Amino acid sequence: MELVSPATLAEMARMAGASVATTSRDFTGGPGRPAPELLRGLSYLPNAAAQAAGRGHTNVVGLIVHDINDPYFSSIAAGVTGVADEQDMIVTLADTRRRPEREAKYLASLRQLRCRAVILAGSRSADQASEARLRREIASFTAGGGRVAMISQQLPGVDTVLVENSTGARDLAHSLFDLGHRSFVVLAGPASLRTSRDRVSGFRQGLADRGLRLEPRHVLHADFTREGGFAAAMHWRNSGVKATCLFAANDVMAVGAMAALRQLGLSVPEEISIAGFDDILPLRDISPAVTTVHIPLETLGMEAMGLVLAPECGLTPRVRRIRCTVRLRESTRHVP
Amino acid sequence: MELVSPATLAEMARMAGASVATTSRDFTGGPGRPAPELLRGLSYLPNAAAQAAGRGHTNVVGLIVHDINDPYFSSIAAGVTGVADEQDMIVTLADTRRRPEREAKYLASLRQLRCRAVILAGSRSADQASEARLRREIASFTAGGGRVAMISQQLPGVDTVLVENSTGARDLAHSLFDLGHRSFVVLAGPASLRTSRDRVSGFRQGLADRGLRLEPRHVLHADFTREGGFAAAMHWRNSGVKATCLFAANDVMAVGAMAALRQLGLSVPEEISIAGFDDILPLRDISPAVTTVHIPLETLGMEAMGLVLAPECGLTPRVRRIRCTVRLRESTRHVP
DNA sequence: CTGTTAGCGCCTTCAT
DNA sequence: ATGAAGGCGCTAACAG
Repeated sequence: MELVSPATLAEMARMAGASVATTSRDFTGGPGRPAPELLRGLSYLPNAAAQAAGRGHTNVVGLIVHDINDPYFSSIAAGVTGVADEQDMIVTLADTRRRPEREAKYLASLRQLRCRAVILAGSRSADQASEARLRREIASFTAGGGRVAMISQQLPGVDTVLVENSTGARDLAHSLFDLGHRSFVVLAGPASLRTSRDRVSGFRQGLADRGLRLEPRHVLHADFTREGGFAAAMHWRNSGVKATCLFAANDVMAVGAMAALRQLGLSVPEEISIAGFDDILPLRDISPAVTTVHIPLETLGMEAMGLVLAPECGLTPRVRRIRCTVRLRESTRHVP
Repeated sequence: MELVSPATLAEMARMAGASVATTSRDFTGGPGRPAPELLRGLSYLPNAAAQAAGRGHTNVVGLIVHDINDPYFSSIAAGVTGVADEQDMIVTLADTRRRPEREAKYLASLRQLRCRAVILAGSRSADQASEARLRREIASFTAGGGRVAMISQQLPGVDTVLVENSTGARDLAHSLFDLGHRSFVVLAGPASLRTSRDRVSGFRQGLADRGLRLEPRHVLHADFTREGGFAAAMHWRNSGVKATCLFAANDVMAVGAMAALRQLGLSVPEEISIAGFDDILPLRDISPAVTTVHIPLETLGMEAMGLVLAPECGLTPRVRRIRCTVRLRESTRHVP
């Protein structure tokens, strides 16, 4: 029989011949308290739940995403877990499967866990009811001492990592104009998603800067997914609207659209140009290379962790602005 | 002022004019115990940490992956979170960044959390030291009443979702042979990774079935990543070894290899064929379409949840075998 | 079906 | 620096 490791602090205290208090102290090991040899040996781990009960807080941070299988979110998750690891924090992952109403539900679960913080990634929908419920949940959460940060969209009074979608889309419009494009169709996400709206309006503004007007019938709405992009491209083709360049409001839509174009026998960029937004990781293996607006996705997650880990700063919610930069690539090289 | 919701059970009991025990009971709501109207109103949430302290167990399940940004793992994660949601469980995500030694560390964190179960996804490395430590951690974890399941690789005595890598690779070899290919180069992962080894040996067996021998110099080892695939393809080109078809031990390597081939000016499948393994989601947008061996990745995660959620079954570890099916696509159409 | 009591395992004042 | 004692919020075994 080997020396079995104690399961509780009390056991360990008995072994060490000291009180639980002392044992707790030099196990926790404050400043100037080298952990005694005795304890170093055995692989005792304090019960995190009990610690939480005692202390009143945990080292858990929650991450809520729309779809962990979407590279946009998995990159953000990578950023979050990276920082969490450095800070010895634990990440709890919740995947809403793009159902906004789940967000509030998960937030409640995380509140129940007494998470130190929650990060909400992904565009908010403009649905009144679920937004109201979400805001109530956030209020309850912060009332309980938890921190909340949003990624991408902004909610009044909440710390935010704000992606400059509008500016990025505007810059993209300028670049595409400079390449010679004059007629565009936008494959937009759901009209209710802020992110999509900001990108469309930024793009519209960019065109306006060059004296071009984006007609309403040149904006097609669909899901913010590959399937949405596919459907929107098909819809465009059937609509008979003319364009030399399609702008998809995100990369997964752009990729879906390209699949549709290929199926329709339209070659990119010879017959039609296409651009996306996000610069998701798998984009680098799509050919032809897709013009997009780069967002440092992992950084988004890291910055969000920075916000929720930083000490409170009173009542002014902090906003970290993240620049987006246009990446011109092959998919928009020619003007047909 | 609104009626503020109570933060503790005791507060709520006082409001309800009942004892904490009763309040706890009809809040928890056993069978035949409709939650009283009184409680339904306020948005009280029991403190999960305290519940865990009281009950001695949590409803948290840990998921350890190599790289959440890799579509192989993000699909598994999607499967896990999907089931967790149905079962009202919480998922804690740990990302080792492909450093095997982190696995044991995270397992310790999760043990400290007193997770009900842990799922280890991804191939085990054959490194003696870290494997030993991992097995000790697993032993401690199960000794504490926790369940453990592995995905993909097998560890003696641990429940496993076993991917039939060897059989899949063998079938692939047969299919490629039937297409007319006679000379192959395998872009393998690290020699230490079981998954890669199984796929290579299965492929070798498949060729042997047809009377072909896979020479050692036709097997090139590299990282199990896109960069690894890229490097291996470059290495192959420089080696001067002849082949009509490359078999990459997983899809991300295949995709990296395709990038290398493109850079080298070799067209697929006209000049060289290529096949991968996994059928990761983004593969559908790679062109030419990549021949691969399909694994139901989300199912892997769901099955793993099934194993750890199912009641114990004594000492025999369960093994769920997952079939792989060959998907012939454009990238292997021609024999150059 | 209630309420009382005793834990769960840890942390943290408070004296010593 | 150490030990004793109280508390964290909840659950569960025990009586009534």
